Amino acid sequence: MPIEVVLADDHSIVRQGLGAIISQESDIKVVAEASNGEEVVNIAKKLSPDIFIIDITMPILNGLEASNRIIQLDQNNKIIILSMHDNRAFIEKALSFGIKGYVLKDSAADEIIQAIRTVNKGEYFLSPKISNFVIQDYIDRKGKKISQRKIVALTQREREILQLVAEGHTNKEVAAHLKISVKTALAHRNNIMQKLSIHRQADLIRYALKEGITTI
Amino acid sequence: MPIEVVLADDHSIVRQGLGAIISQESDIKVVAEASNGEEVVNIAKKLSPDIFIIDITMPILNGLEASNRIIQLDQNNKIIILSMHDNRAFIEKALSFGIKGYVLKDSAADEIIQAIRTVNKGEYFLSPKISNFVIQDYIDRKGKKISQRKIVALTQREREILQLVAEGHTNKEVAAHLKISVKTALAHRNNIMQKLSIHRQADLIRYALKEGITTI
DNA sequence: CGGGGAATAGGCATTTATGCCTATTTACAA
DNA sequence: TTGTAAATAGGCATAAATGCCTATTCCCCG
Repeated sequence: MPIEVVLADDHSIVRQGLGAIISQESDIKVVAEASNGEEVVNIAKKLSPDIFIIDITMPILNGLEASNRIIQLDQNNKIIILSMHDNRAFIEKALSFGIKGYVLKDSAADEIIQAIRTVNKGEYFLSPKISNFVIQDYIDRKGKKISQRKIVALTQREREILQLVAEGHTNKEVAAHLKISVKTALAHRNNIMQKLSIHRQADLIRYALKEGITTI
Repeated sequence: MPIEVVLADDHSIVRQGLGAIISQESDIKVVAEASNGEEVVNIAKKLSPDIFIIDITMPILNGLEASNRIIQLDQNNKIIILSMHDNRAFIEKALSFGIKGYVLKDSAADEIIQAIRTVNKGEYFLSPKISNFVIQDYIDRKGKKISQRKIVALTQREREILQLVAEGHTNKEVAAHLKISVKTALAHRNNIMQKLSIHRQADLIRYALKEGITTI
């Protein structure tokens, strides 16, 4: 019997395109589709497909949150994330949630097929571009067991400041809004930039948007 | 003989998915693919397909810019824009460029097929959601013929500068890249900001991202 | 032919941002 | 309890951005 998959992507054309790619394989079958995170969670409550293929950027409930809930419903649910970004934080989060596959949208179509078959066997599948740095990360950890690689993690306050900055506020405004000194706002901002190795406002904004800290 | 189409989308999976959808139609054939704006313009210089299907958000040269150049190469080139956004400014710009079709990514797959066939016949095709407000706009114009609504339109050069700025380049770098004086780059930038009533870099970047002038 | 937009370039003043420092308080963990 | 991170705040110097001007050249449209 074929591998049953559920597709979740907010863009119908992308969904149907994926469906068309998958339909060319006789051993894989699309049993349901969803156009947002909530929908796919509801599907997970009713059906038990072999694989969920979930786009990361979706309205109502994003792909990662939806995946988290689906895995909480049943630890055995297998999810492949489809993403535009080879974003480290996303991938770390996805893996920590128990997601089994992470495929970049700019990879070849047969990669998603390969991902489905691999994850269905209970193994992990990451797009090569990603697996490279996951492996590199592993090597780095082994290499320097003392100086614990600093995971780029912003504090709550830093994310708050970053959001305001990315929304177009000056340091002065951020300070006023949070009722702190401009120097403090600046200090936070500098810490953020140092942590992220970012040196320009433009990149800061792009980072915030990429990370979903704020939206356009 | 089949309708020859060229696909341009930076995400390989999306491109192949579209290809799969199109391949199911016997009267349509994909003759070339491109993964960025520059590529599709180069294809346009060599081939003469019936239709170009171009995603709006692409690196190097975005879909609208690429479309503009392709139409400048030959007024008879027919382009269908694929877009995530039902953004008014986008659509106005697209139509003013001479683009014949505008399909939203969240519409059904057969809509793109329909669009291909319609545009190939020399007619316009817009996703229903869009055509609705284009018609509404027409009605509105009829209503108040005096207060000509000012269309915010950036020039070719301005969009070029904006894209570089939004990609995180300083004015100095933009100037160096375009081999113009820093003062010129600044002048363009100031013009852009004035046209858009934008007063901050952050908002400039957000605007560029929103408009698909550059991507995250 | 004349007017106007677009692209080019510059001056000058002010505000913001960036980089590199120090320092205190609080709170939580080793 | 000792130290480490987070949040607070400041000084000082340089770089970049913003605002408000002028001016020239080119090219297209009426």
